[in-house]
Amino acid sequence: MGVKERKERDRVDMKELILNSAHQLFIDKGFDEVSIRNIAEAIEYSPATIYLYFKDKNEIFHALHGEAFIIFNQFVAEVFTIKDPFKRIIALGEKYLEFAFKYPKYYTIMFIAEAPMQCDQNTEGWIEGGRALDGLESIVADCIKEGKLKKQPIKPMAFTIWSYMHGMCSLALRDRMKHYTEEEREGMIENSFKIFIQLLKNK
Amino acid sequence: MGVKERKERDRVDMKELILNSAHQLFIDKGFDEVSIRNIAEAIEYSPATIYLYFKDKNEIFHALHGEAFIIFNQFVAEVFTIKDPFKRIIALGEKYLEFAFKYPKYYTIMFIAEAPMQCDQNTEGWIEGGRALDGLESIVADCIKEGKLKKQPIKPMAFTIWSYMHGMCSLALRDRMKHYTEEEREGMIENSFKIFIQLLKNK
DNA sequence: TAGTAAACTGAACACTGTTCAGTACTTTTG
DNA sequence: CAAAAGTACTGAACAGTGTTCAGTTTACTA
Repeated sequence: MGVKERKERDRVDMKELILNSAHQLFIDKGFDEVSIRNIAEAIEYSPATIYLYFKDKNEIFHALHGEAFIIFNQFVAEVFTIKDPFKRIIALGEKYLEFAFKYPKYYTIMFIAEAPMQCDQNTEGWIEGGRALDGLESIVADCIKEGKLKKQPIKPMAFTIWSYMHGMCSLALRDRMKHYTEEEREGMIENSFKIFIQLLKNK
Repeated sequence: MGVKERKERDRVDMKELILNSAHQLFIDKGFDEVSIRNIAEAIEYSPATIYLYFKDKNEIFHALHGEAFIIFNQFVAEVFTIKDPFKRIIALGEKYLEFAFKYPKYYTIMFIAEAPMQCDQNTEGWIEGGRALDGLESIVADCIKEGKLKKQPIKPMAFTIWSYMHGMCSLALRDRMKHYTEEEREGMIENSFKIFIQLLKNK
């Protein structure tokens, strides 16, 4: 009598179907531009059905938000094999930039999009988000331990680096670099990144 | 025969009336949450009338965007009287932070909100935006001149500082600091800012 | 097979930005 | 001064949004 079990499986499958569809649409349109009706149409169900599996559009947002963090962590995973912690932090920065411009929609939902952020903090996605920050902090700690970075409290130091990286990415993604000429804009992020690395270096 | 002149004045007045109303609503609700109908209702005109004075909601966005930059420049103006350029840059950073948290809706429209940014780049607001960046770059130039900052290309250096400041503000305003505990969050920005100043200092 | 429970949907509600035909008022002209 | 022309304004509509719910269809149980 595995009916209940199968029903549960069906429910999970349906959630996944909805999420996959949302995911797909979201990648080329962006969250705000994807409607519940779009998703419903794509999976050939009525819009009302979506609401049997997700409380509201926000719950879908949070699911995609979590997904994005999982993808992000996979994307940057390789840098953690680098021995030298300072090289590791540079590589993480480069990967961060690469991710932001390769997956702008994901980046947006992770760090820019406005949405009720208060939600169950025990979801896989949320934990994965914490993991990303932990990763950065661990590298910072290693750098300080090896004297590559000036001794500083780890969390604010990591936050400083994150803020800088995020600042660049979000200014670029939200098109706030129009004051620079085309040529200036070209190398601006690259040049700035080099400067920031120099600032970080414990001279 | 000042009819044409009066009509022109009336037109400007009406634009201002709409903008003032939009401004007001916008400050406590935020741009996306203010509808054309809201604005129309506030000034006791039909929604269609708004479209006789503004092409679309985006044109109103850009008007407010410009307004915000004017307010911003007034807000930070006093720091430019500070003699020592390094103190000046610290003061500008502090003012920037203060502005972001005092006028979050303005900050959002200036730097975070998604909206077609391509528009007439000769509007007062746009010029005012450039002025803000010029101000930062002039301070950076002064710092380098006096050896307070390591010799670096000015524009990328200024962009680095801006990115960092904006990163913090936007992470905070968009509620992406939930991974920190309440206590951590309290002093995070302040502590980070101190660290960043230390990083900047030409040792 | 009848009855119950779960899954699903059509239609509606209250919104949104935007357009346009038509009305009301103002100015110019004969 | 009256008619014509021009301007200012609006009601109603269109196509879309997130969301809800009564009612139907389908699946499972007794």
